[in-house]
Parts: sequence; structure tokens; C-alpha cells
Amino acid sequence: MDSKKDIRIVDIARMAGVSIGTVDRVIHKRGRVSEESLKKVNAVLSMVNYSPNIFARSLVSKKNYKVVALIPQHSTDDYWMYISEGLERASEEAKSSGIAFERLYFNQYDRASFEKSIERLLTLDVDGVIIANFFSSEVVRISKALDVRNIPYVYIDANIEDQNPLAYFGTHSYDSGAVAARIISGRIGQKEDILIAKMFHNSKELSNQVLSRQKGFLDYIERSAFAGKIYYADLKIDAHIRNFEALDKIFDEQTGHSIRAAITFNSTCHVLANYLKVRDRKLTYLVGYDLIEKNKVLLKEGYIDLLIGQRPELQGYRALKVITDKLLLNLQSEKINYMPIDLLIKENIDYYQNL
Amino acid sequence: MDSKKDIRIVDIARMAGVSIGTVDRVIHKRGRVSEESLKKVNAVLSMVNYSPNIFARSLVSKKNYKVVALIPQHSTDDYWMYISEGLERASEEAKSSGIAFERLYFNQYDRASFEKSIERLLTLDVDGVIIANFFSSEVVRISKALDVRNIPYVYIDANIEDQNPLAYFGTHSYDSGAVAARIISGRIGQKEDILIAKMFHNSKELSNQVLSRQKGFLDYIERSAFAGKIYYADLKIDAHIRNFEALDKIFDEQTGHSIRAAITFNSTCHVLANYLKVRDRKLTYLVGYDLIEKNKVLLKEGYIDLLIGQRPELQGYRALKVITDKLLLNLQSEKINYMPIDLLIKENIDYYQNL
DNA sequence: AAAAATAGTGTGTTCGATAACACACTTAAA
DNA sequence: TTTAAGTGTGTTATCGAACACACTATTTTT
Repeated sequence: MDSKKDIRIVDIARMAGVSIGTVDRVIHKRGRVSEESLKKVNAVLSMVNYSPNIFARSLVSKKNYKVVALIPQHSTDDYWMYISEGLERASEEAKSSGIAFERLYFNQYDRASFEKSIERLLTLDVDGVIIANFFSSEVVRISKALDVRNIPYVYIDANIEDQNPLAYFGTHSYDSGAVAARIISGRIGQKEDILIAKMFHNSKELSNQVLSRQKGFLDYIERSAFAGKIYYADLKIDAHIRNFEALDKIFDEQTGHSIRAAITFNSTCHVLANYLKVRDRKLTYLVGYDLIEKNKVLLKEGYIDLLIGQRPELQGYRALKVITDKLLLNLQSEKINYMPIDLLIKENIDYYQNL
Repeated sequence: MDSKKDIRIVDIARMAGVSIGTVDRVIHKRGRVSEESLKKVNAVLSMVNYSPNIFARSLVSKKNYKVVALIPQHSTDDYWMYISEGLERASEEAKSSGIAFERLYFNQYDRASFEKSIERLLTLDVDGVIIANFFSSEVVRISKALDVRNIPYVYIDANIEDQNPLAYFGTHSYDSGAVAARIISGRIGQKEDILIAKMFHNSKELSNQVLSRQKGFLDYIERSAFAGKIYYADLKIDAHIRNFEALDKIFDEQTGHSIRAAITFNSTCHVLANYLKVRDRKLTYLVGYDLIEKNKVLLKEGYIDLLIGQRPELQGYRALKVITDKLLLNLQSEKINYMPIDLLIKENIDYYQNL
């Protein structure tokens, strides 16, 4: 265990009776080694537990790796901004080891823009790729291309079976929906009602992430003793007036309802919370996702009761970390990595750490 | 921002018009530098942003630091074991940089044993210390001794004002009590009762940690609309039969009670949960602290409803990390560091990550 | 006045891995 | 037979920081 006894290349060379140049060629598979030398060196290598001194290596190595992340365009205070922050932090740490990190943005609602990013990526000379998995068939395509070139890649957000990413980082959306359901059903009566607010972006379909959370939620509710009704509000991003009308309609006109809890399965809980704040309506329990600033403020003010966090920064950080560990140290990692499902309320949000 | 443009000692030497040896002497304050050279080098140093290449440094440096942690003896599956794991992990990472890490154990219920550990510590030639802050006046004493010797130290678990630790890592016990209160009071009726189980260790007093959690809990309850009663159960560690009797007494003999929720403010929630399991009594909500195995099992089985976690591993990890960052890179860090207050239920415990 | 100590400075070596380079051979083509 | 290309091997400069050491110039001690 003594770190001073670490075996060096020169030790191996001596043991094998060859020069350090030969050992180096064997280790790095650079060829130009005779059968005989190869055998001798490999024999020694299989005996001893050699791992290169990373300090010496990084010192000399002028090797520059380029890692590219394919992520959706995002605004500030957005789930993807937090992922991006995690990437940034990992990138800072790896910079001194010769890792250049770059982002390629695409429009998450436009498949064509994703394809364009892929094309661009393939023209770049990259050594590692992080892919936000929005368009599965395209991701499969690029994965195969990367497999051929032997370039490691990592998926974030969603996984795809039967591919060979170095790792996958994401959240277990289904179970996080179940978590929300468990908590809400503990807070309201069995015959009270629940409102699910769906936020649409330019009338496109909901993301898999959101659908999966909702499924986990509904499945749990179904199995439970819940006997109330579930109402749905279809909201549109940035359609302030229209959204208020839609919500008014549900709360005013739906006769006989007793909505006591509400949930949104994406980060737009603040829209609903803001509606309740403005209209001065009280619910027993309002649940949302993602610790974006707008949500945090409303949580602290008491208009949101629970936020479910998924550590986007950690996701980004670890995604890049896995690639740099692979490139620099040839380390393996866990294949499937789910982020924690964090529960944040007014009283513990100040202690939250996203990394 | 370009990592290749990092300034080296030779650059500084050239800029100052002296040799690298002189720059080195200035940087390391090793003396033997003329007024004139000193001024020239310092002028350059204040212009540029020099930070040594850690790879080159670690490669050449045979400097060995010794860091010692003063922590209480603990069994497996104990809060302090998890802190210890965090320390271990940080120690592994730092080993290759010449950091030797060692633990000194004391009996957390015996002041004299702590004093003895301090004495031992002072005989060792250490470069950094981590102190589990159990006995304040003794900790103040050793802190002053370390200040004199200019040895950095970090507090964990509890802080002391007016001292100069490099950093403090701990949990905000009071607020975590409030978190528990908020959640429990949301789950039971205003006139239902709460049981607080206190677990004593060899009839000694409760720890500050536990008292502070309880205070946070009670203060919140007081301010809330809660109108039920609070019962207390005084339990003794390992006194199985006696504990059952005490609990039987509360649940059976206290007439007219309606205890629906219970809480323990230390990691022994499993004792209470096990009692409820064996006696087949149902509560609406049982809350405990610390993600030790016994608690986790009972949470998954549904006998515990909520566990509050404080990331002991992270605490240990970061405590040592702060010291190694100081010793190796002379980095500063945040002074006061509270760990997150994690809320774990059956549905999200599988995704918990303690680091 | 000579010898010894000290201040101030620069040079050279070390750490371990890497890869360019030099050199000795072999084989194939001209 | 000469030339060119290719193979296998060992030697060596390099990365940047650290520090031992050698050297000169000055001061202090005998």
C-alpha cells in the first residue's frame, strides 16, 4: 500500500531486460516491437500492477483532447443551464490536463437542428462526446458513427438500450413521479382532487421526461386508496392571459370539485404558483420540479410546498468527468447512473447543494 | 483562459531579469535574496497570476504531509462510520500527493479520553488536523496550541465561535428539527399527539446535536397551530426489554392519547420502528435521523416514513479536502459549511448518494 | 593580511512518462 | 551492387517545480 513502492516504467524495463522505449511502445501499442520483446514485457506487466504516474504523464503530455457536449439551447434559469454549469465546473478542473471542452447547441423542439449539430460534430476532430438524448433515432446513428471511430460518448437526460455509451446519467423520472404521488397523497384527503398542470411549448408534445414522471405519478395514485378526481390544465408557455383563463375555468367553473393539491411535471411550477398567488387561492399542497430561481422564490414565499430536484449540475459534472477519466486515466465507471431525487421544502432549501 | 499560456517560473524569472533560482527563493520565502531582486520579482508576481503547475510540483516533491483526524470511536453502521468513510475517500485521493492520513479515536462520552487524544496529537508531528468537536473547552485549548504552531485545523460536527479553524463542516441541527416538525405537522391532525423518543447512552446527557434538533422541532411546533400533546419516551441504548416496557406504558397506559406521529432525534429510530413492528402498532408518521443500514431497512419496509440525512460522508470528505487543498495548493475555502438536509422516503432512498 | 564565514545568484539534476531521434540491421527494389 | 525502405532497439531531451550545489562578491573573524 506504500505509495513510494509504485512501479515505474524503468522498473518494468529492467525486469523485462529491455529498454524503457520498448516498454513504452508496448504499453501504448505503438508497434515496432519484436515478438520476443513483446512477450517479455507483457509477462512482466501481467505480474506487476503498473499504473502510470499521472503527474509525470500530465506534465510531459502535450496531448490535447477535445470533448464536445451536444445540448439544447437554453435560457438562464433553466434546467439545462444548470447542467451546463456542471459541465463547466468539470471542464475547469480538467483544463490543466489538456482537455478542451466545447458545447454544440441544438433546438430541442426541432429534429432537423439536432441533425445539423450531429453533422457539425462529425466534422470536428473530437475525442469524447456528451449527448443530450432528445432524438433517439438520431442519437443511435451518431452513436454508431462514434463506435466506429472508437470515440467515447456519454448520454445524459435519457438512455437508449442496446447502445454502448461509456455511461448514462439521468434521473429516474418514473420513480420521481411516484415520490411526488406518495407525498401528495399523504397530504390530502382520499376524496380530494388533484390538478395536473401541463405546460406546452409551442404546442409541441410533452417531453418523455415529463410523460414518464406523470406516468409514475398516476400509477402510484391508481394503486393507492386515492378516490378523488384528477383535473388537467393545458397551459402554454408565455401565454399568460390564456393560462389564467384556463386555470380560472378549472377552479371556478368546474362545479363540485375540491382541488387541494396540484403538480407540474416540469420546471414551470412557478406559473401555477404565481396564478395561485395572484388569485389568492390556497391549496394544501403544490408540487413542482427543478430548483430554478423562480421556483425557489415561490417555495420560500410559501406558494410552492415542495420542489423535486434532480441535481442537473451533478449530472453535467459527472458526465464530463467520466469522459476525462476515461481519456486521461483510462478509468471505467458505472454504466447507468441515476441522480438522487431531492425533496426541497421551505425549511431545507437554504442548505441545498447541487453538486 | 488558454491553459497553454500558464505562467511558469522561468517566465517570471525572465520578466524580472533574474534566475529561476531567485524566483523560487522568493516564492518559497527561503531568503537569500537581495532587496533589489526581491522587489523586481514581487513586482512581476503582483502583475501576473502565477499558480504552480501541480503536476510538476507533485512529481518532484517528496514532501510528506501528515493529517490527523480526532474522531470518536464508533461501531459499524454508525453516523461516525460514514464520516470516516468520507475521510477515507478523500485520503485515497490525496495519497499520491504525499498526504498521509491517520485517525485518533476517543470516547465521545468521556472527556478524559478526549484530553488524552489531544496530548497524543501534540506529540505527533502533524501538518493538519480535523477535530470532531465534542468537548468545547478542550477543543479551544488545542485550537490555540495549533494556532501557535501555525497548523491548519478543521472542525466537524459542531462549531465554536471566536476560534480560527480553516473551516467548519456540520449540519444545521436546529433547522433540521424544524424541517421534521414542518413535515410531521402536515401529516397529522392539529389535535393529534406526537411522541419524542429520547435514546440515552449509559444514562449520560443527550448530545448538543440532538438537543438542538429537538429545540428546532419544538419551536416550530410551538409557532404552528399544533394543539396536541407531546409525549416523551426515555429509552436506553441496548436495554431492549426496558425500552419495550417504557413504550408499552406510553402507548397502553396513557389514557386518552392519540399519538399519530413519533420522532427520534438521533440515529436510533430503528429501535422505535422495531417496537412498532413487533407490537403491530400503526402510526401515521415516524421520522428518524441518519441513513444507517438498520434505518434504511425499516424505511423500505414501511415502518419508518421519513429519514433525515445529513451527508456524513460528504462532511468527512470535504473536511479533509479543505486541508489538503490548503497544504498542497494553499487554497482558501468557505469558513462555515452546512450540509444539506436530505429527506428520504421509501420511494427515493434507492437513488440517494451520500457524496 | 590571510582565512573563514556569509550573502546573493545561477546552474544542474531530479522526479516519471513520453516520444523524437539515432543507430544498427534486415529486406526489397533499382 | 547500390540504394531505398522498413524494423527493432536504446538514448535522450522535454515538461515545470524544487532544491542541492557551486561560484562570486562581500563581510567578518582570526
